[in-house]
Amino acid sequence: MKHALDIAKPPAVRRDPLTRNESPGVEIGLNAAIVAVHKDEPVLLIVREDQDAIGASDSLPYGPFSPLEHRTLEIGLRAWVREQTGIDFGYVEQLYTFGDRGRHAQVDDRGPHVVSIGYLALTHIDDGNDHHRGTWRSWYQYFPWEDWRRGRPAVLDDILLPRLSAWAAQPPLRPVPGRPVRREDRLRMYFGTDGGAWDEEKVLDRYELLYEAGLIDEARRDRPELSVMDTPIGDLGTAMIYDHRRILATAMSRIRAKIKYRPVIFELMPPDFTLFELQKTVEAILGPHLHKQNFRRLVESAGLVEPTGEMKTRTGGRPAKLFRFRREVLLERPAPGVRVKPGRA
Amino acid sequence: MKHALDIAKPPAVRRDPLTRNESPGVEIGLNAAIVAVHKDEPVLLIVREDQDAIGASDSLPYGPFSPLEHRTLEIGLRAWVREQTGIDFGYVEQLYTFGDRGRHAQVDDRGPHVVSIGYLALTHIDDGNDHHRGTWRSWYQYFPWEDWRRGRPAVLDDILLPRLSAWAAQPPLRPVPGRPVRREDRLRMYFGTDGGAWDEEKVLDRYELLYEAGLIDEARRDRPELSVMDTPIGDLGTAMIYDHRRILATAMSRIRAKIKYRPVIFELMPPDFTLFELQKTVEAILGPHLHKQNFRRLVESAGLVEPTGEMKTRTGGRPAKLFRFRREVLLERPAPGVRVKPGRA
DNA sequence: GGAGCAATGCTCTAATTGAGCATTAGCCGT
DNA sequence: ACGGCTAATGCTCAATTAGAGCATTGCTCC
Repeated sequence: MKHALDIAKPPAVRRDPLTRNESPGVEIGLNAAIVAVHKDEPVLLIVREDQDAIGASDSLPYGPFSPLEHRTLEIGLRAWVREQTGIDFGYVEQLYTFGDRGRHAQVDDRGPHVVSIGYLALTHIDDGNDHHRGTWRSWYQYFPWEDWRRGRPAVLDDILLPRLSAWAAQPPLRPVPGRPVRREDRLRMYFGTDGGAWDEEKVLDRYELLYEAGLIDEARRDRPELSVMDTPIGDLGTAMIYDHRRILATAMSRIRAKIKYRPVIFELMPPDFTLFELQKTVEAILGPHLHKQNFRRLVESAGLVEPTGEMKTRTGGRPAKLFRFRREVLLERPAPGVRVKPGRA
Repeated sequence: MKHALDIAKPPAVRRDPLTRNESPGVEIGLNAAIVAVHKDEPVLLIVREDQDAIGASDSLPYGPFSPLEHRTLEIGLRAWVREQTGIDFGYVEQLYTFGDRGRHAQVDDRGPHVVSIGYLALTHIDDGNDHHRGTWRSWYQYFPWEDWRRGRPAVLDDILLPRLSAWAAQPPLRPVPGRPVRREDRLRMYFGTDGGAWDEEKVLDRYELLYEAGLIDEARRDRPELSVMDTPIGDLGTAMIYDHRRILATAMSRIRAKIKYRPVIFELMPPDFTLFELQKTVEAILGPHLHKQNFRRLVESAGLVEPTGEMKTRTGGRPAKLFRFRREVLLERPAPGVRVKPGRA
């Protein structure tokens, strides 16, 4: 296993920036999509800002990373969230680092370039602990086309798909490097047109396609030339500052995928819950498509929960057993999770 | 869905660094784990450096991100790799952004703090295209305990597990915040001790545990106080500079997981291949545990490949049909991949 | 020409998954 | 106190999928 020139003294390798022109430097932004489920609604912790150019004023909690102060990125993130909202969340995971020029509403080149690191945090709202700043809002407010709880959302057929079809019919502005995927095919993959399936995990892909097609307010902010074709578009969700809606889309994709192979759903639950409450929470995240009896069989046989011995009576029907998360499952199985399939109801 | 104080004029939100002490700034390092499979061996593109403090001299291709020059992180990454190795890879995905102080071999506080973004790139080595700088090395050189191709690796029982057990028997140095997981339990989850299963995807978890236990050279570099108990440890793999071995561990975890639900394995294959060659490549990445007939049934029935019509004769046995990747499968199924289970042979 | 070695085709069984039926047990209004 | 309502819960059944193994075929090499 030895290839190429295994040189004793390798050729000098450059590491200094390829051009040296006193760059204005890079700043790292830490951004948290903090998710909870409250009364069967998936909600997100929002901080209000002053309006920016397109009128967007909603933002995730965020702030710059300053390494002297915080030993790790995550510690910095928690500090900013506490500072801005008063919240201490438990579970957190890194999502993605975005560095595209122009997606951070910086059309001019003054000021440092901002690279955004997005995080997903999960928490539970009890009725007691919401003494904090910031507002909980449904995540579907920002992504109405992802809301399939009352069937196929009307905005898809009324607004999005007609416009996307028109966009797909046009050739790309410039040739795409590499192996190009036809616009029609991307529509099919992500929006399920033409016999394709709707995959609830592809939230980010759909958002990026809408951005590219110029249907998202943030795209018009970042590429003002798009505003020329500025016919009113209708309600395509509330815009957010910077690339925060992209981070939220990443968060939604991640949690919808992860629920299926890691027991993260329990981060959103109170300590004790009924199986139906658990199912409602899963459905709030994924969309409603679970067979109740099978869900219960799945969760119980996977050893994810154990009965507390208590019952909950005010269910509206027969009293339900209360369960708690069985943490030991983490030790027993490599990938425990609510293995629901994207199938129907 | 309205909580807390939905203030008309929100309280001022701080965004400036919490302390203002003229930080030395942050630099972003772009690092690429470039993986191929050559003669059934998973290999990695390595660049040699001058030795650092612990004698580590192997590194991934890397360089700083300079936003003025490169519009996106990925463009910057490709430029550095081309510059240092002459390679243009196709597929690439971002892995993770590491920002811990001290893991980048910066015990002193001079110089900028480096935040490393790791990437996984996949490519194929034909016999023609290896006219480049850099060396391909087996990834098992850096992770001998991950090499189960000839059965359970001896280094596990001979060296790692005895030392890890001793470590697990000690209490943690300082209490861990949050919900602590017992060291024994972590060993069980990640190393399959005491009846637990070995999960080939948990490469990063194992590396981090070994690092924490001080068994990895890089840990001794970063925390010199560990070197006190500096009994010779034996071959725990070649060290790398900075946090590059951590990035490689992340890459191995990612590709071992991703192969199962996305057709990324084909990025490692030549255009035409036999099903057994495909199987060998999957096994190079995952470890050998596939039932041949079932593998073939799986791959064919999933529509991942189509016959080219050609045959390959010099197989050592009966001639084999040649196949190619069916790209259309991407349009047909939401998550196509080689859905192999972690089961036995 | 026969042995050796993979490739390939099939079968069988055990698990898992998807759906639906039936029964049970509190709550509520009368 | 009672019947109706709503869920919770227990089971059954068929369809699919996954895990293993047997049998045959068709080149290459001695």
